[in-house]
Amino acid sequence: MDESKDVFEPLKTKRTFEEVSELIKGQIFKGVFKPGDKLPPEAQLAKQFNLGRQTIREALRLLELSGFITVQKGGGGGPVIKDTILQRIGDLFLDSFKMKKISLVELTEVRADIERIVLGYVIDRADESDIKRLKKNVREARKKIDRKVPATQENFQFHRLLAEASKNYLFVIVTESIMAVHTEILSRSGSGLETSANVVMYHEEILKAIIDKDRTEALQLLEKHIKEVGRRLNSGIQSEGA
Amino acid sequence: MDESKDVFEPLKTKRTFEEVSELIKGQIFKGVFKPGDKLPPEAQLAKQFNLGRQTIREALRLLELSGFITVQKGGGGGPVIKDTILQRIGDLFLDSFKMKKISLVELTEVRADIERIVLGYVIDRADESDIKRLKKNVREARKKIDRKVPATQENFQFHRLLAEASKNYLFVIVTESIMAVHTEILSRSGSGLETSANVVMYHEEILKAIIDKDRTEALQLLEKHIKEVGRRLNSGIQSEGA
DNA sequence: TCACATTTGTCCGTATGTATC
DNA sequence: AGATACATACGGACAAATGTG
Repeated sequence: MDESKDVFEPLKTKRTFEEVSELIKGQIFKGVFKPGDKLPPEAQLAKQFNLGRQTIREALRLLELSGFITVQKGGGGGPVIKDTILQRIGDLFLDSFKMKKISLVELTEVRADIERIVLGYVIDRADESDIKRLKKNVREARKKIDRKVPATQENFQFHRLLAEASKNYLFVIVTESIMAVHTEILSRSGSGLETSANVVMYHEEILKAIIDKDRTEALQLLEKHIKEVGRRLNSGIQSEGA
Repeated sequence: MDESKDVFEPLKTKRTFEEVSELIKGQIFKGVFKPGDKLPPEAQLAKQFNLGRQTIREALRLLELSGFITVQKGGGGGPVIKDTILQRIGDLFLDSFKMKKISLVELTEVRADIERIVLGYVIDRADESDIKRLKKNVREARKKIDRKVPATQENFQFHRLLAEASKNYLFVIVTESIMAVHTEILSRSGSGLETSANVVMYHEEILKAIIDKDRTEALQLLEKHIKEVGRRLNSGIQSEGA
């Protein structure tokens, strides 16, 4: 029970494959490996670290699921540095939803709150290239609607673009994560043309208010927009890219 | 090039260990396995699925990193169902910070925005047990300060309790994730007694305003509190559990 | 205290599937 | 079409850790 003389840390707390993962992560943080670079194949890594291939494989699994690499099989394949952290966070949010730790109501509430804040920053900070991307987005969404095709993808994209225009990457992460769950829900319930068209109309008006830097109008539109979407979600009818 | 007759989906898109992971996840979602339950040991799982042990191990790595299980060595050990999704999301945020995808300024900005919203909900929704926990928290923090000990842990806990009192678990996730990064930063820079004492004072006052349901006062205090912390962070001096 | 059973961690060798050239 | 390179997966073995009698 006497721990007063535990001055020595255990030499090996982590498992070997965890240490390997950390080492490679470290090199990525330092910029030694950059996105697009290829890591040596398993066999070679095993030699370099003087470890078995199984250990290397499990280390690669960690890196894969932590969003640092992807793995391709076949000749010329192998582990490649690629940043997929955003998808990973989205996946975990989705798991939280499936575990019923998050409800649709909670999700919608936070989304509304975040959107309000983001919109404020967008009006202050959006530059010309942001506006250009947003314009292009609603233009293409409108085109689809005119051709009687739901613009689901574009309507989600609109909110990603808004988050980016806030110039705070954390908003991109949170927005993307919440939308990962909404996308999953929609993929089950489907989405109608009418709803999609309605959403596009709101996006057009909100963008107009952003360009005019009319904060009051933008927030009012958003409020109405969100309430409408919330009503649709609650009544179990299909909604979309709100 | 003609894909018009590709009516058949490929039978096996995912890797075997991914399918195993999904299957086990499914059982957890369905409630067949609950937190605390023990999964069969690797060897037995290998038999049941009629797969090699290596495949099972990689599936367990996925489950581990997705926050569904923990694994213990030795007799009576093995894979145990345990929800660690929150830590996993926090880890990914930390990685995003280390990859310089998030800056300290961005982090502080979002934290301030979220705290404001949370505080509003807390005043509306906090029940007696929430208040009790918050009171206990500041009481213990004060005790530490009186004993000239920094109350770092308690000061972070205060914000987690606030998020919980908002009755929206998403706020808990986001708050916890942001604090995971802040904790890491503090672990490097250290934290002073003076700063800690100052934070505790603010927490006491904010809690008082919450109990009085004085929204204006609470938000004003929070504003001042956050600004002060932001100043400390920016000037590179140690800060804490803001 | 000590021996034992259990279970993960790690290694090696081998075979198979698959993508690239 | 064939050769090459690589991940994927199998089986057997031993080491290390941990709880139990």
